[in-house]
Amino acid sequence: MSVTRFPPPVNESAQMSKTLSTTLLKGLGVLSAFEGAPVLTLSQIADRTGLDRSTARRLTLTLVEAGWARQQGRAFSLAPRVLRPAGAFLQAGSFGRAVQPTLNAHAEALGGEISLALRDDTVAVYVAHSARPGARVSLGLTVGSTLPLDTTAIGQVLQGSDQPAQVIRGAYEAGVCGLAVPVGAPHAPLAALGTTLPLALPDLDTRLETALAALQMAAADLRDVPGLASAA
Amino acid sequence: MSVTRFPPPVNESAQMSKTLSTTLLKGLGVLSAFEGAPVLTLSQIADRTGLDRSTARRLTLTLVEAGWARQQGRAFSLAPRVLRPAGAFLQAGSFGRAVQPTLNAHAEALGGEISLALRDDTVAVYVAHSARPGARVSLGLTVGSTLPLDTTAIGQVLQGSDQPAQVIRGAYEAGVCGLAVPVGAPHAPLAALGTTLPLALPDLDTRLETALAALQMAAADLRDVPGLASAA
DNA sequence: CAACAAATGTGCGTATATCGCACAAATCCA
DNA sequence: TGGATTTGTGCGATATACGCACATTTGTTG
Repeated sequence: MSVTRFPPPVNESAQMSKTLSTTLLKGLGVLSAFEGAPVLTLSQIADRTGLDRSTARRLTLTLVEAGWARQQGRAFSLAPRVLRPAGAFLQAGSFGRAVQPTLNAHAEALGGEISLALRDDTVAVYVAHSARPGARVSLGLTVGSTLPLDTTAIGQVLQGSDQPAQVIRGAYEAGVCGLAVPVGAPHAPLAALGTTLPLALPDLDTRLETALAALQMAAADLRDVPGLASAA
Repeated sequence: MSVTRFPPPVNESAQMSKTLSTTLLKGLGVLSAFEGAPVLTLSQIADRTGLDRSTARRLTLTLVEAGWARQQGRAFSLAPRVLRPAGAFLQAGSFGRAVQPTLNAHAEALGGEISLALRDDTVAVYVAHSARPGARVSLGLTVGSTLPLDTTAIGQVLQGSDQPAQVIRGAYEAGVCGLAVPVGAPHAPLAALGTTLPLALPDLDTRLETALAALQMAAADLRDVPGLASAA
């Protein structure tokens, strides 16, 4: 049935500016088709991208040749190669050297996990997680995971909500509430820091207070990280 | 299809096979140019990719238009968009839901950090880290960071070294030794698990023993993770 | 500050890479 | 087994991408 088409507009009709490469656009569309379905056949790729099967085939085989995708029979999937641009991006933002240690330090103080997300168009993209061994792994979020902007605390903060912080109770994931603060100016945040707390906690309000304070301290620390400003 | 074609699909060294898209290949080249230099001008991109400046411009602007790159004046850099294919890849391999908790658990038992890497062509690519707060962040490695195959323990294991494990003392990073084991068959590993220990430890040999045991237990656990086999 | 050098932005004619049809093979179902 | 669906591929027409050449901006040096 109708699955959301992926390269929404590889604009056929609209005047493609003379300076843009339609072929590259389509190729990126093929790459994007794997967001939401880990393994695809050529026909499925053609469907999702709206490309002719023949075109989808040529572009997909090109991705395989370049090492960005894998082919196993008729099944295509992404290759580890796609991690490298991500690594380059993270390197540029000092995420490994500066951001991660900061998150870890504050997560320990907070007694919970902290996540950092950037906005990408219409979604929030996870960039880093503090790592507390034994922490509940709710949704299995990883670097590059996306979340909706509207129904998550971290998403609302990224939209530039006027509030200095956002608390959403059970909207995205049942049984927990999300708490998030902006990094940088609240109306035009560079990024957002978030954490979650079980709704069942007896002293929830108190915990929210302390978590909020911890997040805001972390946000203050992150503002000075070189590269983060340009990454966001 | 059954008709044997005369020019066997020999890899075209000089001539581009008719089924490959040269434009997409060039566009991916532009993306790759940012691995190793976070911010580039159009001329630098043209230099690094070997493309005509005009072509580099068109392709780069296309990446910007598609949201994969950012432009600030004459400076171009990657956008958070590049994290999303990485996220899709990690999702497919169950890295968030299954691999990460496994690493965390064993890292706690080990008392050190554990990293998981996959091979991508001529390099090792970091895919996941256990997260121990307070752990020394030596090189600021992130998801997507690359390491050479030859001079690292994890790289040698990925090359299918005959040894069940590899220990490299101070080759890649001074003052520490790297220890790695394969996930899956040693001669054709799916992935590699690694850790590092300071060379200065008084009881280094003992620590290596216990670390090795921990890594091998972790490797055993990972072998059954669904999706990992196809990801590697 | 002027004059030069280097880097950058852009238009355009041409070659050709890309498109997508149409047909052939293979695969799947009942 | 037969037909229906999915998949693989050759080929001509045409839109696409190329890269030169020129115009413009930036920066360097005497």
